[in-house]
Amino acid sequence: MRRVSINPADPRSPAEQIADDLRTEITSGELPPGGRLPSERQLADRYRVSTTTAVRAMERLRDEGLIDSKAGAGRFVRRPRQLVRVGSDRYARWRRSAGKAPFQAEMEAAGVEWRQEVLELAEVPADEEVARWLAVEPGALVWVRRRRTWAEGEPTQLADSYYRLDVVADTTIMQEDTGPGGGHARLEEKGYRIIRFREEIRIRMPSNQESRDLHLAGGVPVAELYRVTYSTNDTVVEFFRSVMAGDRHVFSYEFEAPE
Amino acid sequence: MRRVSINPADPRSPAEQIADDLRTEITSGELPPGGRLPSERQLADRYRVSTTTAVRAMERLRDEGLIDSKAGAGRFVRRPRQLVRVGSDRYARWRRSAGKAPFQAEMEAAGVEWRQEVLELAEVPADEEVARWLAVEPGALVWVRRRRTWAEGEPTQLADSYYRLDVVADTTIMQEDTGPGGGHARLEEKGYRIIRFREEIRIRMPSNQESRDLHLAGGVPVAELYRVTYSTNDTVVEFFRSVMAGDRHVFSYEFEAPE
DNA sequence: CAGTGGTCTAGACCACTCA
DNA sequence: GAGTGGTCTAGACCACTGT
Repeated sequence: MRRVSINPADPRSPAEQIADDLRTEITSGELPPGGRLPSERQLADRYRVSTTTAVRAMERLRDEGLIDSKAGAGRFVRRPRQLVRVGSDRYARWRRSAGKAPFQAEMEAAGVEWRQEVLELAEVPADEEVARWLAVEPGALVWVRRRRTWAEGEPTQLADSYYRLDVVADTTIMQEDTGPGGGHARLEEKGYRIIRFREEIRIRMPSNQESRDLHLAGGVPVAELYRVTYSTNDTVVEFFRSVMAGDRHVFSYEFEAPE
Repeated sequence: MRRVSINPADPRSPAEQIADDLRTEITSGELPPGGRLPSERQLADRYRVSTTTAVRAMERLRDEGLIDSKAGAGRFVRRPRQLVRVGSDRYARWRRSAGKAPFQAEMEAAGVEWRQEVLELAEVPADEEVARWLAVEPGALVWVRRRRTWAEGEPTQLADSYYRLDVVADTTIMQEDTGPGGGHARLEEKGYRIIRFREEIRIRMPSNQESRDLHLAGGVPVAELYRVTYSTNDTVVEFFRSVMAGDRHVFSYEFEAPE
């Protein structure tokens, strides 16, 4: 057994020293992606610290997103994630007329195997935020499509679309399959010309529920994306709210230099 | 001393039960922002668990961004953060001609007290990424402006701008103060008409160094923003790389529906 | 100076994995 | 069945805070 010593003169705490050592091994490639780290007991032994301290060192790396743990099996260097690019041309009308919904277009352009799981289709009372954007009274009934999208067999996004009831009446937006081009195409067929989008992104750590639903590893943040879809006269025809796995997305925007 | 019991039949672990109780007190407002949580010993006493378990419960809340700790003083409910809006019109030419750099314009529009701290102005060898974007050989010397921006007395962003040496020669981009309109205005004066921007956002947890530099509390993610500034003929005149505090920013974009 | 958070010790038990 | 991660106990010492 190789022995290494904690340096008590080092201003870094023992756990931090161990974490730094392991991090170096990982970033240098000495511990390759998928590679297994020493067990808690091995590490505690090697540095002559308690197992608790060894565990705290490795929890640090987990919180940085460098390693994953599998109970009963070990801790492993995380493999770099496949990223889904979320680009600013995803709302292009030509994509819609080609029969693609925004995210579908994105995924297929990147050659990513993709599917959508519809979690809920229902009339629900509007919460504060939904009510404000859809210009209805809080508590008024609105239509919600809740779904989870998957890419390459992994969940990537929890996406909820809200609509005023009169807007989606008699459209396939109330059904599982909205048909080619997605909800936006149906809205345009009904006469709502879509002219503008506004979106906001915030970032934060996930709740426990979100962690489970998105199969997030420890230390992976999420992006909260809000989108408001405007029709003529600034009518809001859709309010979209989604939670996206932070390690599986990159947001990409392109602008002309505006005058 | 109020006593509460852990329920051993509950599938949640003791630490999780305690965290859930405290979370309820916080979100219900019973424990208001700025309010102080029970100390480790008090909490351990109240639930009849070891201090370690009480600490783990509160670490959970810290990692969710709900509480802050101050050694020697206590743990406190975090106050909601002031957000800096990062909007898609920040690169507008009219702002530049009004003498505003992109982020400066953003801050001032929101009435936020703002300043920039220049950390480094130097010739440095280009790393892989910088070289690729600026179309130079890796290792070739490029100009870097490293700075930290502050809003309302708090650091918000670590921002590095990279330029080819010939592009910035004889401009104030090599000095502390770039003058009105910022670096982009100087580039245009030198004849580089700025026509397009491309930016990418990724989200992740901060490194230790970034945590310190941005005064991040536990459990606060960061956004990594890359920006490439194009001049005519798709010449790249600037590569910008920044790390932004996740709890202090909201990204906002507006698009017309492209054809 | 009493109390606090931060970190540590030296174990323990459980549910799980893998050969 | 040996080894593993996850979580826990019942303390301990230190540097720091606020009165």
